[in-house]
Amino acid sequence: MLINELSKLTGVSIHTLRYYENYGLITGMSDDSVKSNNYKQYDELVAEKVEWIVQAKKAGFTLSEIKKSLNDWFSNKLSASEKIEIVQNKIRDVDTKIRELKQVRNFLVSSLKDVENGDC
Amino acid sequence: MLINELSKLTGVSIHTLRYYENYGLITGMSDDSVKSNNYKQYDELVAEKVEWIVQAKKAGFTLSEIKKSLNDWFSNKLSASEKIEIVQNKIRDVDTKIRELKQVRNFLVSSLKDVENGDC
DNA sequence: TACAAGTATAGAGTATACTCTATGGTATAA
DNA sequence: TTATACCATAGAGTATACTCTATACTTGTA
Repeated sequence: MLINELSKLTGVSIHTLRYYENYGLITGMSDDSVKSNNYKQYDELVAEKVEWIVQAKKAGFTLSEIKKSLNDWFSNKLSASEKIEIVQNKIRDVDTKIRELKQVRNFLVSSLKDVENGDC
Repeated sequence: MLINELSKLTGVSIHTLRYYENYGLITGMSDDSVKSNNYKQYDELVAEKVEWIVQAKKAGFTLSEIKKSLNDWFSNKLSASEKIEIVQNKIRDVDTKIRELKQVRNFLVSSLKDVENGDC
């Protein structure tokens, strides 16, 4: 698919997709058999990557962190045990973020109780 | 306390505290009875605000969002029911973020299982 | 064949949140 | 009184992550 379709499929703007490509997060392939242009083709794998980028950003990871994970993950240079370690580390990162959010939530709930009891 | 002590107490740099003060998140009080300087005093309430800013930032809220909540919260212009609504909204925001993180976590766990089963 | 719409690269501009530098005044111990 | 360790304001610089503009080529439809 062309960049326009990738954009529609993922909900990420063409500008941002190009930014991600420059940044090294995704890569489109120019079809060498076509001489008249160098339009880039993006496959399902790229779409998956983009969706993962969107999720990871929601989780509060920076593009730099995401780049490292994506490259490690799709490099095919890692053994199964190395991949397992990477994913386990990511899960720990996410768990930390969830714990922090729960702290914030507890604080909010206790504030709510204070207000309800007229304590402030 | 002076800014130096506030910084040590909260672990937030003096530069950043001044940035927060300019941004309108916190306010120090110059003691008018002291004519020789205009050093600003920060009390326990300010320290609490700073700690709340740090937590809220971890939760992924922007300074703009945090400013609004802090100002609403400490304005004393709100009724109890208005405060309850604000906190309930914040709790919903945090719950949304937690849900998103759990989605990411589930994706990671399923990736982990794939690797463990040799499916990729 | 004209032209709207899509593609490419390069680079400028923007928003957020710091982070640092310059400059100058103040406090306090040796 | 002098050194150094604070304090203040103003403004410049930086990193991240876009977002937009300029320019030029390509494709597909009327």
